[in-house]
Amino acid sequence: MTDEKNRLMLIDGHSMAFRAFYALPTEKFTTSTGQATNAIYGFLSMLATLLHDEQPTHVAVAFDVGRTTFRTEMFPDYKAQRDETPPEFISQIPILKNLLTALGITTIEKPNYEADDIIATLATTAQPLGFETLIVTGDRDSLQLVNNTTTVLYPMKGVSVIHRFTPQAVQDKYGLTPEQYPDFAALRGDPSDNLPSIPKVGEKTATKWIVQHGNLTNLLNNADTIKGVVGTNLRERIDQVKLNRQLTEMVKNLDLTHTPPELKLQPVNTKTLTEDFNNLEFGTTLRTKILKARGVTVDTTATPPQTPTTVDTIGVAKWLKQHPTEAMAVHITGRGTPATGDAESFAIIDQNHHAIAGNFADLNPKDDKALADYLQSTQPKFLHDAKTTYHMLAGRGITLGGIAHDTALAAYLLNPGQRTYDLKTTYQRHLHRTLEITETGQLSLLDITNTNTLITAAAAILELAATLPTKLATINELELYLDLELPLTTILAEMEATGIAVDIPTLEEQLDTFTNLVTQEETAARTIAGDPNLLLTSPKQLQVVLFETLGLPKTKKIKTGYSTAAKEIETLAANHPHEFLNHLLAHREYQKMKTTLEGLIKAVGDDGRIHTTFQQTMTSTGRLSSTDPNLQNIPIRTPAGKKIRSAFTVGTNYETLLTADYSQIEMRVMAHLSNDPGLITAYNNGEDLHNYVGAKVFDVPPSGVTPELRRKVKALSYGLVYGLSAFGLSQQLNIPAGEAKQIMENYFHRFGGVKHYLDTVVTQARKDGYTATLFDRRRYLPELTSTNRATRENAERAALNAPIQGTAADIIKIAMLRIHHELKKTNAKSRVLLQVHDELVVEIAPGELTTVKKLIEHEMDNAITLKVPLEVSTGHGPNWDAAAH
DNA sequence: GCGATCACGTA
DNA sequence: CGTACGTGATCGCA
Repeated sequence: MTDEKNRLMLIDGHSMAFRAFYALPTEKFTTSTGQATNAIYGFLSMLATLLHDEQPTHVAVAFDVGRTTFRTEMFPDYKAQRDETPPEFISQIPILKNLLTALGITTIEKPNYEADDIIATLATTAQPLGFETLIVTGDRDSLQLVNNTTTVLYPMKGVSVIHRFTPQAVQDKYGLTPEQYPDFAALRGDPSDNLPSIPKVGEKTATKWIVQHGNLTNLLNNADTIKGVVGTNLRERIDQVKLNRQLTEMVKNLDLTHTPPELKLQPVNTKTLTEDFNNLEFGTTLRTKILKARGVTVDTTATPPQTPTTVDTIGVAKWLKQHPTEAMAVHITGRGTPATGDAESFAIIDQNHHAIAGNFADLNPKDDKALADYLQSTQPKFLHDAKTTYHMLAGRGITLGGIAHDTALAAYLLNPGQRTYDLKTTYQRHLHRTLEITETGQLSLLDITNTNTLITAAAAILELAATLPTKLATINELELYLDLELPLTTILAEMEATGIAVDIPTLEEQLDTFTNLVTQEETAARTIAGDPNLLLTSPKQLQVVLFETLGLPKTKKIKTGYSTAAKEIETLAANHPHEFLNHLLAHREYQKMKTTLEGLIKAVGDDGRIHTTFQQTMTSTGRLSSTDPNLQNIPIRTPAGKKIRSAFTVGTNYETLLTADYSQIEMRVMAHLSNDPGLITAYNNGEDLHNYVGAKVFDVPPSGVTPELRRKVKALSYGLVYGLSAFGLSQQLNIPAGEAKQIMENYFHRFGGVKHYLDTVVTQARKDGYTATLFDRRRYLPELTSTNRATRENAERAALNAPIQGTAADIIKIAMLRIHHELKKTNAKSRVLLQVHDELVVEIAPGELTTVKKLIEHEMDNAITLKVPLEVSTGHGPNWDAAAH
């Protein structure tokens, strides 16, 4: 074919992207940093189909610029009924434009005009040049452009079904010629453009009139001949109809940056395209589809082929001898539980993608020894979840050393708040390829491809270790990763492996006590309720008893009816005393203690110690969490709770337990971050913070701050760190909303720095999309721009709290590193066992109490220099309760 | 067997 | 209508 016709495709970018935006759910098309991508995805998907089906030689995508055009100047109501464009949509347009450029497609826009006018101009100028033109738009006004060489492609259902409007198709659908269409539209009016219509004149009448008179001008000239009410209505609105007609007419003679021949498709920039697609976290499907539509066979230079892995078959010892210093990726499988771990198989891959793999059980003594020596050595290793690996190897008597990278930790820092950081998910998320292994990177022993799987996992770690730290560096988190989280992981592994001693007889004796109390309360409650099978642990059954059988007044409404939470029951008991309520509350407390004790007893290891697991990649703020069992929520407030704590004891060969905790660390961080002179002065003068604040807020001398006032101030100060509202404060303190509001206003008046800080932190986070701690730990909060009020306000409170809670978490982590370092340096045998957010529990070796106490206080105090001092209080005793202070 | 919901312990 | 967690019980669903 020598004289193939030039085919020009003109796309209304705004209208098509907008349709895609509503056709695909934003929730499913959002990147991990909160960028919505549904409009981009839908648009490109449609574009790929169009390019493939229509094979245009020239393409332009026209965009609107803002909402004001010459039409809005002529008629201010034009499109004025439309809601504000959602920000999640707007943010996608610049990205889409860049992608189109990378695809070799021209984008055009012109201030004061709509995309339609650009399209009309290009279509009109293209015709005499011999182009066949295809117009893709969701705006039917473009039907006026249809002729023998111009076709409008109109999306019918979302963007998936396209209707072709040729002159005949327009005639069939509307009974009008394309030239008549704008006349008809002006007569009918257009609710989507906010153009007024004529009463009693709908599509039927408008079509009839235009067909009868041929066009609008003739109709209006003969308006007098129209009979009846419709005729009067028309004559009364001739000016509006004329204005409508002006507005629906498209501008066909704009001065544009491009002529039709200049819209020729340009070469695709696959490199940019691939990068953009990766940033948008799109899979390869769409990329392949659109590249194919553009006639590009997927360019392998853009996505470098993965270096092929060579599996070496020489002995492990020999292989390791050939790799004496090189940093390599290590993947170990097995059971990663603290103190009871076991390693089954291993894979190691070097920088040239030479690898070995095998089962520990199959190694001969020489290889076994060489492997153990390597794993213990300081030779740099890249791992994914090093702490779990540490426990696996500990089961074989190996102390993992040389942790140079932990790709799970790196992925966590890049975006905390993800559901999981397992290898397969992390690999897909950051490298946009699917890793052909099971979720955990393990396969059953029966699997014949076991070796391949192991090596695939190791190769994935190698690749991630080359990528993630670079990404961390660009957001200034490399230091946090290398100097804080990475060294901390070994310390946590040691803490977990050590565990904390418990006195089982004490636990069991208490369990016995609480079991009896639970039974006692249960029996009493069932008798009163008159139901011998009543389950006091079932909120559903409780609702029946409380609000139906006993006819007590309804409490706060929740999803499934009315709340039976302790707080509600207590209020109820105060206003409507009833024996049942007392038994219920008692049952709740004892039951909680009972299940806590049961969990603890189950968790005691053969060594008489409990080995929790500290999750280092779980929280969105940077705190640790504790599981199996959770030792960060052991009761303390009630006498019964204290009894449980007393069962955590000092272990054999150790002298005592020491607890050290930061006093009001979050308030101090708030004082620092907000730079509030009042708070800073109070702390620097060593004042009692709540007394000081109370005196200012209630305008009384410090001596006049009653315990009651102090209670209120304390609730307020802590509440502020959590984004408390006046309403919330009134609920909390059980005071009128007006009084709570007044208290908050007084506070903000006296502590203006705090108010300013709280305001700016949210504004900044909305702008940046994330919050950051003093150590640049980020938390992304895409919901800050949500149009749903509850969602948005939740995110705002999280944004207030994250820098404060997160900085406090950073500080205690720093202290833990320094303490560990100092204990090692001084050859102390004492060891840190637990971290409970602002508290450390330390097991003190004989004779070390004085020195270690001093060491700990010093390192915690001096972990960081803020504008206010950090204060640490310590206590010691034979068990966790006695060590409290 | 699993997820959602409620409840409740900690900082 | 106050942040961050983990665990256990029940209940409705598959």
